Amino acid sequence: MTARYARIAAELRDAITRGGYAVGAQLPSEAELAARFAVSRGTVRQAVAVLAAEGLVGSRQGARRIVLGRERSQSFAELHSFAQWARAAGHRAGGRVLAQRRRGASAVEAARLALRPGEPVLSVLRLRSLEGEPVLLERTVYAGWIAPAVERLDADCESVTRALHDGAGLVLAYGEHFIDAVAAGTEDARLLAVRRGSPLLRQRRVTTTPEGRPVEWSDDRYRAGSVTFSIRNSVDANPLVRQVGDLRPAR
Amino acid sequence: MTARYARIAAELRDAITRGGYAVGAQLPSEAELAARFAVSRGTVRQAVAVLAAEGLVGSRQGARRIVLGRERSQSFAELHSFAQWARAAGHRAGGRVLAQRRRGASAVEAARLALRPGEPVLSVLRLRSLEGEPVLLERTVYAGWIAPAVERLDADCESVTRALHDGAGLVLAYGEHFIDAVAAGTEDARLLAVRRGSPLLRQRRVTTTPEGRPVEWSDDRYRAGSVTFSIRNSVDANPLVRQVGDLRPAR
DNA sequence: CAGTGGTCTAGACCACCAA
DNA sequence: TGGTGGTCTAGACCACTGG
Repeated sequence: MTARYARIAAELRDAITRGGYAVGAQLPSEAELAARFAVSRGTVRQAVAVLAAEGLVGSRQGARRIVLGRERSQSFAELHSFAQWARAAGHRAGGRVLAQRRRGASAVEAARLALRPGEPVLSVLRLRSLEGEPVLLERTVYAGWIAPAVERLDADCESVTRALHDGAGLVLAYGEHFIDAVAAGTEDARLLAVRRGSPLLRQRRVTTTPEGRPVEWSDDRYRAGSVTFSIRNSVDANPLVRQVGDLRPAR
Repeated sequence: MTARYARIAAELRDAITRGGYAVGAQLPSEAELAARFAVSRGTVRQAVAVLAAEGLVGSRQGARRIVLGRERSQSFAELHSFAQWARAAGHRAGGRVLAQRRRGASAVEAARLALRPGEPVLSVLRLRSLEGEPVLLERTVYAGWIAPAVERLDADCESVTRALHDGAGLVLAYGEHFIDAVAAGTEDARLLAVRRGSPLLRQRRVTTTPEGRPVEWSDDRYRAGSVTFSIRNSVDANPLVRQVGDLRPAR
């Protein structure tokens, strides 16, 4: 059963997306929405808070909320799974494992995965494609405790996230992402079919379970021009952080 | 006067940042916090919602909240103003205007700034440095209505955002950011002191007033290795969006 | 000035987690 | 099964916006 506020948020989001409210237009007042949906003002406020967090609407005390944009953020699953994202966006995704081996965690990997250096991890190199073109090179390190489930997967498994969810009951809940630009190395260049030294968009990320247990630490490199990340922020909701240098020190 | 929930959020954030709660540790229950701060449960929930939006804590129904990380997102001002960000992070920022001229808006610029093509805009090229090293090339287009205030600024004005706030009463409230990687062009390479074709981290952004009126559309290019963006997300709060190609079509 | 969103309360019921 | 967070209500007061 979906919560009342979630259904109200969905209805308003649909109206915005379909153009019922233009960008810059005002939303109805909270009292008006409360009457229309027959709920209390608190529930209406929960609903519009969702839209505000998505960056779709903004608000100022004393004035009605305004529409800031018409496109919604993707679901968490779509952001963490290349295959699920591509499918939802209407693209044809492919992928295959190029190399896979067990080894001991390096110092950085251990810090990211909350392990001790030398503890077993599974290192996987995957090449992923969009519309048949190679666009993404993933170098992923899985914590040892999930490694057996990963090794059972097909080499050309389309969605690793989905397979681990269905097969091993693995649920991912939180992620931290670090985005910067790097020059393609020799291996990057060969596999992504670009020249050595050409620009790549790098996204390093760690993903954890609902309990906060790290599952994977990945270095993903996109061919320039293939993918863009976007974020909408405000005085109230400000998820994006800019940092000097390569990466913050490990915890 | 700061709101109660904001002060409670600040106190909890401090405790997390100082290490009073380790990463992975549990937060006190809502009832416990309500008693400790002598507020209702609703107020406590508002406070922890702030921390959740900052990516510091996560929650699951039935279990206590857990600490996910120790570092807080930057303020909106710090994200939009290179100078304010650098100062807050303890770095020495510099910058100067290399070129500045009025012209008519292109089709893309007009769409981004909610103008008609050909309406007057002010185009500015700025080079910004960190610790004396050039790291960022900004190509900014200001809407015509704010151009006079921008033209009154010094060429080596440290913080444009701050100067426009103090001088013209301009308040920025919302932003949308598009992040990808590009190869340095001839001008980029010369000004940032890198080789042509070397990787740059590009952040294009549009910033608007509290009323939703677009102020500036900017193409910012960082030298590779100088800056990293980071984002923490979850099933509930998911601000990051991945898109195919260069940039979504204009609204 | 009336309308609107921002804050806060006190209580209720439920779904879920862990022991 | 008891404690926890998730949802919802009904009402109150305040700060701010806008005509």
